Amino acid sequence: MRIATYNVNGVNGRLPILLRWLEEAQPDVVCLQELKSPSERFPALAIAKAGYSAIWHGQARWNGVAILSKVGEPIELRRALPNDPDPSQSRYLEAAINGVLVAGFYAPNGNPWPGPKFDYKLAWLEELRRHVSSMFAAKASVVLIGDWNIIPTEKDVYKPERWKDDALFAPQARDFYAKMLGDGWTDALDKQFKGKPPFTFWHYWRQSFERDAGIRIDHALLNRHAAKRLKGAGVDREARSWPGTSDHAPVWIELKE
DNA sequence: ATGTCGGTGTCGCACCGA
Repeated sequence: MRIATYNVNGVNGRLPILLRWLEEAQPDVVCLQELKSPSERFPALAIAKAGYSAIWHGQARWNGVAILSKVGEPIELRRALPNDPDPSQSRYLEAAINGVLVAGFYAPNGNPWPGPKFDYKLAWLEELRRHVSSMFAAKASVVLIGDWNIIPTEKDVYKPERWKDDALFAPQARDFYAKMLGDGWTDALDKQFKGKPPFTFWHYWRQSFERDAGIRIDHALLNRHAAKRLKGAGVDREARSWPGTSDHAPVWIELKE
């Protein structure tokens, strides 16, 4: 079962890109972020024609998340964190698919740092951690996958000094990620690439992609049960090179049946 | 310090968030 995450940066504006990638990559499950679309304008028909059933939680202008599946309808469990500090922001969807609990989300960016947006980021992440804490030892696979907006370590950024004042690389954000790993969660890409995982995001400007001036902020964390099933993971870098593409590349993991 | 996107409304450019 292949589960992917893709920050599309506008699901309507980049629908051709999304459909091309779905056709080529054929993931079983996809968590989308930054739909930038109200729920009523989510392109459900085009996605259904591509073979995917979907649940989504949109919002005008910003944010917005969805879960797509071609291995059975996603059974929606939650469409927000239980105590989101700002419930008006569409950032979290949780579904059961094929016996796997998939939490797909778009964590707050947090810039500028310090400031109220950064406080919201940390509060949101702590609520995520609290909410999933009881799931780690479950007798079923749990996958926390999406745009975490966290650069976990110095190895995950092209030039650490360029990002030292950014909320994505703030010590508190990195500490949070380390706490998740300390709770036992497995960073699937880091494990699969033996400590040298690829970047997942490159700015549009200054030819960042061409220079590989990227960062790693899209992650899949696995509970104990899912970690035992991990058999593959990757970043679909090529999709980042397509004309009119998102600034993120799709990230995927594969679990044994 | 700079740079580039999509979406939105104050609409045909300027803004916001990223």
